[in-house]
This record gives sequence, C-alpha cells and structure tokens, in this order.
Amino acid sequence: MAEGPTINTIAERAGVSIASVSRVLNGLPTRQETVRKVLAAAEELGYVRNAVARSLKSRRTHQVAFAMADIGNPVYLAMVRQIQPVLKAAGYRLVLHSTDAIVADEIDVLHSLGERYVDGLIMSPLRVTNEHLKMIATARAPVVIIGSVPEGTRVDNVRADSRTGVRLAIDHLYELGRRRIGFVNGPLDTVPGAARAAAYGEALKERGLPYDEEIVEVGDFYRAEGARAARALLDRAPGVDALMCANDLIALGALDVLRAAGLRVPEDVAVVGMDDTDLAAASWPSLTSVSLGSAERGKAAAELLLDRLNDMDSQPRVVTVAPRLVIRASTAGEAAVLGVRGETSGETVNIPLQSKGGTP
Amino acid sequence: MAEGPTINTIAERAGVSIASVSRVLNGLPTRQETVRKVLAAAEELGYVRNAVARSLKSRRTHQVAFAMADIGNPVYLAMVRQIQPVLKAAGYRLVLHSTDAIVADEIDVLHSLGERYVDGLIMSPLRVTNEHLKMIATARAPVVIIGSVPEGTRVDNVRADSRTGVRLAIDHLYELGRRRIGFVNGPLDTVPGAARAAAYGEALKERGLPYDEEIVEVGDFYRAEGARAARALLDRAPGVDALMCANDLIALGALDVLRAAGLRVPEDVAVVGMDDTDLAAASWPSLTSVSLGSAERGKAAAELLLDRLNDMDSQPRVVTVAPRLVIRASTAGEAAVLGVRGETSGETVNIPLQSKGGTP
DNA sequence: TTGTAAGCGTTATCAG
DNA sequence: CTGATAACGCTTACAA
Repeated sequence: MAEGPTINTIAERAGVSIASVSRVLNGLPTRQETVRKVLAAAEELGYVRNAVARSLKSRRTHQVAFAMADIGNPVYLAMVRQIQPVLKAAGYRLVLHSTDAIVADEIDVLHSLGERYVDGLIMSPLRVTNEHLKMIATARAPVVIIGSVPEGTRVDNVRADSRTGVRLAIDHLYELGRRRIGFVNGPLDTVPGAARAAAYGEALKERGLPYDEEIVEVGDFYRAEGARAARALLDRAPGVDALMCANDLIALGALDVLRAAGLRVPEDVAVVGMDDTDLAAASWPSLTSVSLGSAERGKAAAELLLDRLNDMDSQPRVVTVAPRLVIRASTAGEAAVLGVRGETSGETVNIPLQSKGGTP
Repeated sequence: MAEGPTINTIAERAGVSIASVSRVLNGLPTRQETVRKVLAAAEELGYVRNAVARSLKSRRTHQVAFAMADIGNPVYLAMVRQIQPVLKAAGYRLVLHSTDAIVADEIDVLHSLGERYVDGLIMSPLRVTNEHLKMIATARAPVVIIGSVPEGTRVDNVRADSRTGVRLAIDHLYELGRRRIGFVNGPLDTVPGAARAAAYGEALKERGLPYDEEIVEVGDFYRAEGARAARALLDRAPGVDALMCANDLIALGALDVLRAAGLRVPEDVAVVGMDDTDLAAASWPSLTSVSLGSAERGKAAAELLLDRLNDMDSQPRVVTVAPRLVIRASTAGEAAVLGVRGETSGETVNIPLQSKGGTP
C-alpha cells in the first residue's frame, strides 16, 4: 500500500522533465534515448498512471453508469451481462446503481451526473415522470434510456415492443385452441404494466375474443405477488384455459398456484411468461415466454451511448428491439422440450429487428 | 449539457473568494451573510461539486470495485445484491468487473488499483495463483477476497465452508436412506472444486460409506456441462440413488438428465445442489441445496472493506460464513414444499456463524 | 472571518 | 526534441 510513484518521481529518476515523461507515456514523438530512460524508470518504480488526475485534465472518466431498478431482477441482469463487455471493449468501466425503482433515487442519479464521475449513463426506469424528463433534458452527461419515453423526447432510447410481444403470445395460445385467456399483470402505473394491459386488450380484439375483466388481475412483477394474483383470478374464474403473465416471475407464481390446485400445465391451463429470463428455462414445466430482448436492449443501449460519446451533436436515436416467442412446455407440453440439453431451448418465432429515427 | 459551473463561477457571482465558497460548501464556520450569498449563487447556477477534482485532492474516490468471474452466475449476483446497499449506505459507488475467471484479467484488475480510481476492491477469484497472492500483497488499495486463500496470507478474507456444507448434504441423504451417493463436481483446479472433492470423500468416510470413483464425475460449473457429467455418471453406474452436485447449475443439468431418463426425483434418485440460488427454488422439482451464504459473504466482504478503509492498520480478518441446508422437493419430495408460496422456501438446518482472527 | 496561494497528478502549450 | 509552466476544480494552510 506504498504511496505510488508519479510522473515527477519518474522524471527525477530518469533525469528528464515531467513533460517528457508524459510524452513518452502517451506515445508522442520523442527521442529514442529519452523513451528508453523513461520507460526504464517507470518499470523499475512500478508506475501506474493516476486515473483521477488524468480525468480532471482530460474531462473524461472512462466510466459509464447503469441505473436499474433492481440487480436481483434477471431482466436487468441480462442487460448488465451485455452492457459490461461492450463498455469494457471500448475502455470504459461500469458503475452500477440500484434504485429500487424509487423515483427520488433515479432523479438523484441523474443529478449526480453533474459530479462528472462518469461520462454517460444508461438508465432503465420503470416509471417515467415529468421530473425524469426534465432532468434528462438538462443532464450534464449523455443519457440513454432503456424503456419507452413520450414521443418527441430528445434522448437516445431503446425500446421493447411489448405490444407485439403480447400479441405473439395471444396468437400462439389462440392457435393452440385456447379461447379463455386470462391476464395477470403488474402495476398499471408502470410503463410496461400499462403497455401490456393495452396490448392484451388489442390482441384479444384482433382475434375476436371478448374482453372480460373477470379474467384480468393486477398484481406486481414478482413471484409471490404473481401467485396471489393468479390465485385470485382462478378463484373467480375457474374456467380459464390459459394465463398470459406480464413477466416470468408472475408466471412462476402462477405455476405454483396451478400446481397446488392440481391443474395440469398445459393440458388444463397453458401459461406464458414474458422476458424469457433464465428462470423460464429452469422451471418445470419449462415456461413458454415472450423474449423482449433484454440482452439485445442492453447491448443496443451500450452502443448508443458509445456512439453518443463519440459524437455529441447527432440526432437522438430510437432503437426498437423486436420480441420473440420462445415456446416451451408450459404451452406446448413435453414435445417442445424433447432432447433439450443446454441452457436455453425452445422453438422460437422471430420478428425482424426494427430501427427508426436519427442518424443512419 | 452546458459546461457546469465551478466554485470559481460561484465565487464571482457571490462576490467572495473560492476559499469561502469551498468553506460554505463543506460546512466550515463562515459568516451567515457569506453563507447565504454562496448558497444562493450555487442554487441559481445549479452547482454540483466535481467529484474528480475532489478526489484528486482528497485522495478518496468514494468508489469500490467488485471483481467477479461472471455477473451471469447467480452466486455473484447474490453477492452484488448485498454489497451494493452496504456500500451505498456508506457513500460509496460500486464499479463492476467481470473477469470470466481469467487469471490475467484478475491480475489486471489488481494492477489497475494503481490507477487509484477506487478506494478498495472486493474480489472473488475461482482460482488463487501465486501471482494473485503477490499482487494482493503489493496492491495499492485495500483488497478483500471472497474465497479461501492459503493460511497466513495477510488479507481480509471471507470464506465459505463447503466442507461442512457437503457434509450436511451427505448426512441428509444418508438419513433418507441413500447409500449410493454420486458426486458431480466442477474443475478440480478451482478452489471450490478441490474443496468439495475433498469434503465429499471425508463425508462418505464419516458415514462409513465406501469411496467409489465410478460414481464421481468432474465437469464444469454450468448447466450443460453438469448435464453431460451427470449422464456419463449414470451411464456408468445406473444404481446411484442420490446425486450430490457441486453447484445448482450442475444440479439443474442433472435434473434434466434424470427426467429424460425417466427416473423419478427423489424416489429413484435424490438430488442436492449447492449455493441455493434463485434457480433452486424455481426448478421443478424444487432443488434441495446447500446454501454457502453467498448473500452473507457479500455483505461481510463489504463490511470488512469499509472497516479497512476506516482503519488501514488493523490486523487482517478472516470471516467464515456457515453453510445451511435448504431442504426442498428434490430430496424430500412434495411434502417439503406443500403450501409454499413465496420466493424462497424449504426447511433449513442452521450452523452458527463463526468468525476468527484479527481485531475483535 | 476571509483571501491568497500552494498543491493533488496529469496533459498541453509555448518557447527554447 | 525538450523543459518550464499553466491549467483542470477542489481543499487547505497560512496570512491578513
């Protein structure tokens, strides 16, 4: 834990000025002899460049922050897994913020951008308030939002298409002959909750199925609450032959309930989750799930941010990642998983990736 | 993205010196009138203190790094979930490094401590080489290791007790009447792999069971490889009545294989995993697993590091977190999970937490 | 109580 | 090609 050497130490040792040391260390044109002396001194002293001093001067920290609601949620985890290597490859470190979806905490993160400890921020808020929008507009560092923002918001933005995602799931269930498709959702005041509620209604309509509030229940995006909501729904409407769940955790809760009720999945009730997290492949029966491309969204966000860091003036871009239905046993039965061996599995239905707006 | 105001801007605006601004901002004794002027100016300008400049001067970044093998592994995830809030509460940010368990990358992280972009590091290496030990000894910032290091290594250190953990599992299986208990392990050149192999042998011996290499197979710590290894083991020795797996992912792979082979769990073969990750509760049948206290280890590591940052001179400490057997359906059958509703479940067997060495 | 000035470790400008 | 020297934005003696 000894006090580290600085370019001053090296300069003394090599008998040159600190300017020369800096030049050598940055690969600027220098006489061979000087280069040699400096490098030798640096080596002997075990010199490592001080990132803080460098940042102060260069106004670049080579750090990027990612703010998510909860690192425990596999969706964000999938994002981090993609964001990390992209940033690392570009020479950036990742600073993690877990906000528990508390608006004040998210605003705080946005505000702290003024401290200049990062060059940019990727944020994935569950709710987008006016305060968010105001802070984003005046942020002191570039921001990329994962999630939908109001049209016209000037910010780089990566979206899922849960509308299409829900439709894929409903269509799949319809084609399997299901006609009484219940819906277990998360809070309606969240962006995904609202979007999925609307999408469920639309998808039913498209198929000519009636909307019946009896078979719709709102809970929250975690397992215990998903179980509670599913139970309430089943008690009220025992006749459902399928459950569309607004995320995988809710779906796992639903599976718990169905199992406890002695109902067979998918024979009696088919179940579809959303997000296609690791848990979907791990559960039994394995869970058919709509992937909203968490991994792709993470990757896209990181890339948008890197582009932005290289060009602060281009138009903000919106990238929409296409959903994909991953069919597993909870709708298709054992047939869907015969011979499965690896981490992931299931037949998938793809929708091409779309991108719109901004610089080409 | 306007250039932010500095204390100079404030000083001008308030008509005082930058020293006074700094004093006010740091709550040092100042005349009321000055305080008022400075705060007013700061407020109007939307001033936010530059963390980089402050760090350069104070030699504190208020950042801590956590280096793990793979953020995708639920074990590390459980650690991050605990580390994050502890650090946050103490005013530190978390910088994440994912090393893929590549030694060179880990050494690199240790080396980069010299850049002084963090005040300390928590690292959880799968393998501990001499190079690790050398770098740890000369590290330019305090380091806490999660995982076992050789006796006498002077470093704050949080350990799991996989020895006792494996014994808990074997004892449990033995008490269920299992006598032919196979073992599916990860690489023997990793710290946990080696420890668990030794522990398995010991536990069998304690129970008077013979060690039979026919029913031991080495693979790797992920699902597909766990499945491969379990299949090899079962092909060779169809008579096993239990499988002890070196982690949960391996156990999930084993479950896949048993299911495909038409064997009932736990009736034909009981299965125990290790780490008690979220996946253990999600799988079906739910997985009995030995918790090695990932969450507790993460928390302990964060606390050790904070203590160290507050007192650089005290003796290094070693904290050992006690294992805990979480019994679920894969050994105890449906009975174990009746009425289960929440995220976690299962009867648990506790071993008191131990701590040894260093300052009290 | 306040201002001046000296750093913290770099990078970068500008004469020599 | 190299050496002084001035920033970067902040904290902190030391004087006034």
